[in-house]
Amino acid sequence: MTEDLMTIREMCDAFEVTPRTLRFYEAKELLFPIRQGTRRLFTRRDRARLKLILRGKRFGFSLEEIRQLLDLYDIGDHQVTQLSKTYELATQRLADMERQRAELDEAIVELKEQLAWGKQQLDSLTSTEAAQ
Amino acid sequence: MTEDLMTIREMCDAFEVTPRTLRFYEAKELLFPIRQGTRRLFTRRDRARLKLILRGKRFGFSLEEIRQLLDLYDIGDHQVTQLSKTYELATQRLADMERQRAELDEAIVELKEQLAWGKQQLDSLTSTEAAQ
DNA sequence: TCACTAGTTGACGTGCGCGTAAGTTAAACG
DNA sequence: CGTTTAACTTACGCGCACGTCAACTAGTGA
Repeated sequence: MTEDLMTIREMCDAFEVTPRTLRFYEAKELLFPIRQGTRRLFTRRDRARLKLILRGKRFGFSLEEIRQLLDLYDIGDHQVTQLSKTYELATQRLADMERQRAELDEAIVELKEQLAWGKQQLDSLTSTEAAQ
Repeated sequence: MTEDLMTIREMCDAFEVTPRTLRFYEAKELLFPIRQGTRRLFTRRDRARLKLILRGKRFGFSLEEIRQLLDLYDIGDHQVTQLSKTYELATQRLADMERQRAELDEAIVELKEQLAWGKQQLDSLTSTEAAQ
């Protein structure tokens, strides 16, 4: 029965990252693999966090920002003061993300327009060439 | 009558960037200010490009990716081969952005759930404190 | 004319997010 | 038992996107 724990290699294969990356994230306190002697064993929690880390990166968040966001998942460990600070942070982050989505929507529309225009140009150029 | 041209300082104030940033973007061929002697004068075109550059950055694109995207706006300068390559690039980029938007939507939903849960925890903790 | 201001060109420095050896250790296999 | 294999630590390197001097220049106002 394969335990709920994964070696660094299994993690790398599962998430398409390098060992260096996982060790780096541990050093930055984004992951907390347990140790079997010297070797790292990654838990279910580490995998959940890594998934969120990679997503956060795709959104352009820094690792430090991601680290703070991840703390929302570890609420039990915190005092009320810290918790409410984290709550505020997450609320702001949500607002950021919704703003980002609105902007992304706008950018998509504009890019589509450009594409339509570009296609027209392309068509007219190739038909001109054919005529020569 | 203030010309359609802006000094580097006016640009910096308008877009909240540093002079260094604008010179850097010029060096990377993202902007093409004209020269009055040694000084840079930024055109309407530069401003349009800078707006897109800053937006692209917020989406996590690298300056090199942004440079290639910007070329879509300068289609007249290119050969057909180059144009169709640019067109393909933009099409792919659009797909990327739509994927990113879908993921962002999902992340927003999840973050909202976490927030609701966090709020509950926060409420129960503070009411417990009040009871003590 | 002299000082001041705004802008310029190098050139080196910095923080982030890892990549990449180099050398060590520990478990596993024949 | 030696040896391969996988993982480990330490540490320097690198590309990106600028920051930060230093030294120079070109107009501007008193």
